[in-house]
Amino acid sequence: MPRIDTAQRVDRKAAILDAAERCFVRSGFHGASMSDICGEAGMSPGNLYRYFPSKEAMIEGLCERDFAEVGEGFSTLALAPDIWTAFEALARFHMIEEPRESCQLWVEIMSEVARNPQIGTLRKKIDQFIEGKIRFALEMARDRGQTAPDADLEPAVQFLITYADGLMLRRARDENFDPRPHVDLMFSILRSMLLPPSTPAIARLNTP
Amino acid sequence: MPRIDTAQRVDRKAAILDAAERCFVRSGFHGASMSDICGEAGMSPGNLYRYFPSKEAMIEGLCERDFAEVGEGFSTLALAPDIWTAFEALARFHMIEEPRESCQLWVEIMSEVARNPQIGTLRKKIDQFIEGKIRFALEMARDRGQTAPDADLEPAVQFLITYADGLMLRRARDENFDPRPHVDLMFSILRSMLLPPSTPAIARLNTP
DNA sequence: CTCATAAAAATGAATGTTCATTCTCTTTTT
DNA sequence: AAAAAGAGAATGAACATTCATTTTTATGAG
Repeated sequence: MPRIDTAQRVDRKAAILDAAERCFVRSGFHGASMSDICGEAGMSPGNLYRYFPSKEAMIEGLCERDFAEVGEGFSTLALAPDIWTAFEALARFHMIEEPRESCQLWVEIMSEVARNPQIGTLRKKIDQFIEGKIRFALEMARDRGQTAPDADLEPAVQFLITYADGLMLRRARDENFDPRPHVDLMFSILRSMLLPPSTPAIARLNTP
Repeated sequence: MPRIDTAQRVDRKAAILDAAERCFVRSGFHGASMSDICGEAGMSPGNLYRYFPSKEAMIEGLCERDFAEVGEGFSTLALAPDIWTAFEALARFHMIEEPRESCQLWVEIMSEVARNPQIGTLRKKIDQFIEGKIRFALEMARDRGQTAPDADLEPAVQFLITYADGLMLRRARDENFDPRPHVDLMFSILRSMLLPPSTPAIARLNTP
């Protein structure tokens, strides 16, 4: 008499979310049909509904997962020995290594945030979490002498958040957008904000 | 025997787009139904279809109008006597005076861009247009001695585009986001990129 | 001025399709 | 053999669009 295999169930849910993610990127949350998702997941609707009670629940599950993945990268940021290196690695990961589809999903989620209060609440939490982690990381950097001692951190925090969002939006909408020089520019500007004025100014941007 | 009044027809179409815009911001392009739009426009479906042949056409019409409005602001940028003032006015207009709903619509459009080739083509055009106008405005500023003579313009162009997109995305997703200090920060950074190093560095950001 | 008239504007019910979800049944697993 | 996994047809609501019909409006003949 078989009992439910929890681990296998979690894997299956993840695979369904993967399939749903592909559909949502292709057609949007409201443009993709459950039938599309069933096809992509190789699964009948009857069976899919054993894992998620509704389409809404799938969207929320996907947002939750996406937020958790993003949050994870920031959680250990301040612990790294060299914060600049850790920061750059994190930015490179999110903006360059991750496929463009991640950015498209991000923008899709952001446009859903105002419509779905459930997702809105999740968004608020992750935004505050990330902002706090960035602020803490910069404070650590300053305490360790890795920035100018009197560096004003708050503008740098806000700059990073805004600029990263801008890069996500640009990459999502333009298939030819190469994020690499733009990440370099982001850190050039960040350095000019945080390092003593003696250090060389904004580096050049290699525009294609 | 009445003939068609073209001007009145254009007004009517604009009013329909206004109503549609409200619905699309509220529910998204694919979440809003034609019935919603008819209700918002105070118009029966049969009549609405005399002005737009399909929902798709309405979405395209709305994008086209939005792009045209944005483009208009940039078209005369380089002609202004003081480019810094003109730039700041334009940024304040788009980021502060315009309601948050504009930002939400912008994000909605950006997430539609990859799905609808028609809109994708429009997006490419307006992006290139804006980028060209910003570049030209900065060149004019440099020629007039309003920037450092050896200022590297390209990073500044890219910074402005990315940062403005970031502000749009943040304002769209967060109802409590106050764009004003962030626009100030944007121009502080821009000045630090374009003015000689003698001029005072990044201004403080008033965070609430 | 007025009224007949035909074009244009507008209506709202009808249509056919698509969609999310459910239900019944079969297959697999232990 | 019983519980879980899975399939796929069925259901009812919602949707974009169309159609038959009525109302409004501008015009020019009387």
